Amino acid sequence: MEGQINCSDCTNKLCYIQQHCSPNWVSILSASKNQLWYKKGQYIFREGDRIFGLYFVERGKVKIISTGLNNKEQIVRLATTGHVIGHRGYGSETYPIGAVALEDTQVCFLDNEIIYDAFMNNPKFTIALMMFYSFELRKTEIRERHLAQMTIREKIADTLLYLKEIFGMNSADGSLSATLSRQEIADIAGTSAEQVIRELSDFESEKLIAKNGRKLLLLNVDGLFKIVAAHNRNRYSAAWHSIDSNSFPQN
Amino acid sequence: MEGQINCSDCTNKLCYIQQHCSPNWVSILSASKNQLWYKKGQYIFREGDRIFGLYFVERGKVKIISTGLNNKEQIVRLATTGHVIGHRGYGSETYPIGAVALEDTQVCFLDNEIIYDAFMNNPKFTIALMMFYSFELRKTEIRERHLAQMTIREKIADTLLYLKEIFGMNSADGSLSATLSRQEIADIAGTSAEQVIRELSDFESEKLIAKNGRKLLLLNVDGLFKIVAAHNRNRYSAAWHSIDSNSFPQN
DNA sequence: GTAAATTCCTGCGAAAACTCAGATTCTGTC
DNA sequence: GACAGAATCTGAGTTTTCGCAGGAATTTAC
Repeated sequence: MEGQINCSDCTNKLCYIQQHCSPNWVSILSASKNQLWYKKGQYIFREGDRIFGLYFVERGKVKIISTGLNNKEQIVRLATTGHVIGHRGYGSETYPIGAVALEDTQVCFLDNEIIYDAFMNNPKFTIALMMFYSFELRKTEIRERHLAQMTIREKIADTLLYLKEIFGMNSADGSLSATLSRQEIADIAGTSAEQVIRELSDFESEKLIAKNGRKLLLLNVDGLFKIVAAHNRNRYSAAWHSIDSNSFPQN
Repeated sequence: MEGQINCSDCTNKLCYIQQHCSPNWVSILSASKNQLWYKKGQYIFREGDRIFGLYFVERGKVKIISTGLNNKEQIVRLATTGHVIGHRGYGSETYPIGAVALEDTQVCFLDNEIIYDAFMNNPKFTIALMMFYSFELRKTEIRERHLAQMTIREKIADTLLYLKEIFGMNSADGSLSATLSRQEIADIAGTSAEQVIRELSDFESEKLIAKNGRKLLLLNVDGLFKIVAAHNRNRYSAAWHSIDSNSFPQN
């Protein structure tokens, strides 16, 4: 089941390796990489693990978590096809965060040594990775303000929009592609599951969303935007929630 | 007053350019850079400004802010000597954040074009920048959890420790090197100035700190650590609040 | 398809945090 | 050193958010 696909046969066109490494280095990394499959709920890495390399998400959905008091999880970031999780470590550094598959997920792992050689020989690859982290940093800084300043209602509306932007929704019925538990939505919004449930019920009675079991349908995306709009004057853009590698500089 | 110092005469040994570019490129960048001075309170760049390049902090203290509803500021990050603020932009991208000098500050500016050429020709420089952003991202992710899960008391204790780690304190009397207003402390902790004042009074009566006008003295750093320790089991380290460029890989 | 387990939902009392108003202290300037 | 303006401090009422408990619905396992 876990045959290693060669990069030349890979269908993921968002992969930084494919996009920014020389053909020669694509071959080298293709031979060096370790393709891994994770089932829903499995850890890709845990807080405290030694860092051995980088993970490139080829397919699937991942939550990046930081665990606090009483094992309360905070989901600090979501990742999907084309994203990078983990980071090159140094010394005996360990991950301060963990990564868990939200559905069946495939990643390519490259260890510290080979990735360092790839960086040294493929400047555009390194630049692309640098801009990825820089971009994620800016997004996280905006989220930092949102967590500090938004009301619960606003945080939950913001979370639904975040889920739509990163994982997408079915344009026919408006159903979100990712189905998270109420607790997981709370772990993104920074509140409790009860508050999420209450607010989702309010949104439903306001015809902003509909519930189909655990699955959520966004009936009125503009209405959700209006709830958070005052916090994003002049600068809110879907770009803050999505990756568009084609926007990266190619000059 | 604003004579351009040559990089070869610069005393900032934490500068990524000095550390990771070839001698030839240090000369090129030295000639291309624009040294800028900012007085306390001045903007280095504002939210909405076009992005023209990168700023390297040579000396001073800087707050990175994100402005929300009713112009309420969130300080998302603090920076000092050796840090990079801003980031390479693409297209007509604008800053979603602003940077303000907390005291008289000197920065070196390099525009997008020259920095791109430097990246293409100095792989170690690019890697160092990539790791800087990656490291800042991890720190911001931890802060994200803290903002979501800590009580006001804990957030304020955490903020005092953050100020100590990033800007330092006088080891003789324990006074923090940076003097921020109560409102600015609130803008870091994610609360109101009143709550900060109340909590600082509590800390004072508990002999954890002393107040000397606006200046704060940390009398019992361990005591402050104990307040936040439960949120940082197994992994809290001063490293999360400071930059040590010597830890970056040199191999 | 049925049962067990988990997740979801609702109400309510308690706790935490917020905001306003007014008094006091500090800071910078002349 | 005195003054004006700004920042800090304190109290009190209000609002928001939390967290438990119990019941309903949904999902999972067999």
